[in-house]
Amino acid sequence: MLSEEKVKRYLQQFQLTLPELMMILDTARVKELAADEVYIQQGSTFRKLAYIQKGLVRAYLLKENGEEVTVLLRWEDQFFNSYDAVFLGQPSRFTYKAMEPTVILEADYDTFMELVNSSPKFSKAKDFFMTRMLAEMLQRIESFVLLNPQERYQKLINEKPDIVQRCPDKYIATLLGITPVSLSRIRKRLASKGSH
Amino acid sequence: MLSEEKVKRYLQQFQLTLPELMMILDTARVKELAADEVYIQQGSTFRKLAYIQKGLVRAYLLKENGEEVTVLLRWEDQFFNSYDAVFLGQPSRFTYKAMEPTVILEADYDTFMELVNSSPKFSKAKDFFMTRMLAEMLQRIESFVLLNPQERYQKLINEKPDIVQRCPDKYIATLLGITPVSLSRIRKRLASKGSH
DNA sequence: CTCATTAATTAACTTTTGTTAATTCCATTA
DNA sequence: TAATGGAATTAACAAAAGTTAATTAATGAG
Repeated sequence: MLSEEKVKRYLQQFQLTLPELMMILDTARVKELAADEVYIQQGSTFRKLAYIQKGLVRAYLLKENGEEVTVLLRWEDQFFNSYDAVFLGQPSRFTYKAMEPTVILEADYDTFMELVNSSPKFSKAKDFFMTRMLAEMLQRIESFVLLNPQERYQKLINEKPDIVQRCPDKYIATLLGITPVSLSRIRKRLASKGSH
Repeated sequence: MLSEEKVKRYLQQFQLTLPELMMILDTARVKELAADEVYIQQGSTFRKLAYIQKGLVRAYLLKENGEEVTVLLRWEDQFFNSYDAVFLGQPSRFTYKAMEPTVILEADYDTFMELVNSSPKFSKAKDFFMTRMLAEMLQRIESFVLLNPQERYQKLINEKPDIVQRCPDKYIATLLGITPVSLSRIRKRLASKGSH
């Protein structure tokens, strides 16, 4: 299920013993998603915490004009949760959908938090988790404030080169805050610059 | 120091008793900043947690070309911390500076977290705090993905109308991910549209 | 009150993006 | 293999943003 290497990494990162990790994992269950299968439907109030073992998940919402806008892309070894339900206590405005065959380890957020609050040892792990989320979000905000669309695209393919093979450009475009047409032009500009 | 009304609000929000709140406040101290006074210098490794009682704080960084970019604006009744030091364990890339006479309630982040981890009661309060930060950051990310510069500006003055009197436009511009010249044009467009 | 400084606006021009639509490319299936 | 449908690219044009510099407005110090 989890590779030995990954288990080791998590024990170290979260500062947990193997039995403690097992207690956490016991609250979770594996969910397999086919490509294009919806994981969390818009409107859902489920409070879920998810770890992606394999695959790619896209969170998107519909603008008034009916256009889909990608708010989040998460891939293997990353965590995510149903933001609206967990953070804002409201029905999810987003739909979370697998972009390819995906294996998720999911837990009920409240059950998980209860366990995690039961011991200072777990509490530390939770801190680590939330802090990491905050750091990631801050970096995303920074990329919008500091970089132009082209630089944001370069940053993304730098951090996750295979994303372009795995995710249609139109979803990447809206994730970067631009239109698919504009992303296509950026790719063209980069290709011509890179070659000469 | 804190108005009775605010104390009540926090006791309710954080689900704490008055003595518990007092324990937390005992780890904090008041810091008064003059207009333009630096609160946290770029490069600082202090891990600070701050609550603004009164005033306005701007976090900014310098791009390679020497330009200042505003990453964050926080005002009265808001929390913030030294992000890099706290989230990433690295020296702050940002400078935090008061924009006007400001009163801050500050705590050492680690001392605060220690206290807060000492009891499940506090732990809940910490959760509330971190969750609220995450929600705010997510909403900021959404505004970049969903809105164009003009809409982002309108959203900001909607949420905090007096920000335009209290903060020079050039700082607001970079906060929104645009240039001061562009913000000036947006203001002009809005003025002409609003009048007819 | 005047001068000096900084912010904001405007102008002129270039670059980029948005928008809409047509075209090409690619993968899937009949 | 041909047909189909969606994604990506391209085109053409309008709108917006970046850049640099000049001008105007506002602020604060002397």
